[in-house]
Amino acid sequence: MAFQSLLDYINAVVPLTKKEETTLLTYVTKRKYLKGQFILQQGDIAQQECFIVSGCTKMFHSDHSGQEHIILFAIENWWTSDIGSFISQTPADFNVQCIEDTELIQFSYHNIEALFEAIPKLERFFRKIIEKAFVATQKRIVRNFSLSAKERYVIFRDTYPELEQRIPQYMIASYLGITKEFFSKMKRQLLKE
Amino acid sequence: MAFQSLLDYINAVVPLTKKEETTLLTYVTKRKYLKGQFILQQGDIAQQECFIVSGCTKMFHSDHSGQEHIILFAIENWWTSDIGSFISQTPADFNVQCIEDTELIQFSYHNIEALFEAIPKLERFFRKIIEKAFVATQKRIVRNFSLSAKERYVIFRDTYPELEQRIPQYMIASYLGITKEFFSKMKRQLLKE
DNA sequence: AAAATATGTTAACCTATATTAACATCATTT
DNA sequence: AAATGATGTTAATATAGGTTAACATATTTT
Repeated sequence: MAFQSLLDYINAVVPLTKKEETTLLTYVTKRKYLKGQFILQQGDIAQQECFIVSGCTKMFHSDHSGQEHIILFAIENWWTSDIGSFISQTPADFNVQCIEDTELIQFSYHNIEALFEAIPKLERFFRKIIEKAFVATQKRIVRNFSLSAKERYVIFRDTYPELEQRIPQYMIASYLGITKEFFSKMKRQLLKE
Repeated sequence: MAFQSLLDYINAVVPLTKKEETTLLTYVTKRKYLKGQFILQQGDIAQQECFIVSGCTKMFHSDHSGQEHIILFAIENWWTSDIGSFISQTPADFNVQCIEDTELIQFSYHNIEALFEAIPKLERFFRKIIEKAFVATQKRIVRNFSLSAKERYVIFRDTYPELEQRIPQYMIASYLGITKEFFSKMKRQLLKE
């Protein structure tokens, strides 16, 4: 069942007892969204952190001229949320929208402190997954500074081969920080090489 | 004394008992570096996470053509380290170098697990500071995508007015992801407006 | 199956920022 | 105080990537 993938994921980082597993499940909820639906909208306050059981989402910022900038995709066994909004309960900078029908498990702000009281080792679990996410974003900043769009694309393709199959190219362009037109031109150049 | 700034900083997030404070101090070490010295070099494995008591550091990546890309400055009451290298004990992507004489307090990889056993609430402390750092880097990625260099500079200046006084401009240019020459041109344009 | 919508390509032209190189100024060392 | 090194400026030229607009091809919806 759907909760098993979450338990497997957590157990790989901090092993839980059966009792803790049962307790944990009383704190979370399962939810399904359809392709196109928003899990979070910019300006709203994030009430949930989401673990994705199946499907695919994008997190993006809409700038003053209406352009979308994708900063994160998430598929099975990944997490998504505007963490800044969640932890300080302030308006979100980001939208989270489903690009496939998506099933996910939600951790809610209203009871996450109680969950940490109930299962203190989850504090360590969340520390570790945030550490990994932080390292990934820091590396992305450097790559955006030091590499060309073409080099960043090759790294993206090699790092997330599954994603390239599931996601429209104009979204990959947005994730790379370039326009879809330039992305198209770039790929043609790559083929010629 | 120097350790007090660390204790104050931690107590603001997770209040410690006197006993815990004493315990904590047996796990950390104070160290001084001179301007120009490296706290960590790219390729080495980070053994420490550092809390800065006084002074100023830059963390940067040297790319294949030898160019420096600064991804973080740190002054009093900030943290610095290559977290990716520290948590997985792999070669660092970043250098950390002092741009002023710097005094700092080090948390070592070899005893940080023991420290978490001794004072479990530090797990929460580190989770919270990493969360904040993560949010900051994610916002930086969006700004790099959606704003011009001029807009990013104005935000930098407004967010860290102390930093602009202490740090040479060519390093601020590097932090913004532009060349020092373009930074110079940009500032002249800003004055004219 | 036609219409509508979403996705992808191409090409002409444009702009923000990089590169190179020369020079200016300031701080530190001898 | 001269010399050295670190920092900052200017200007000419170059380029990665953006913009606009038209068209092409899938994929859904009716």
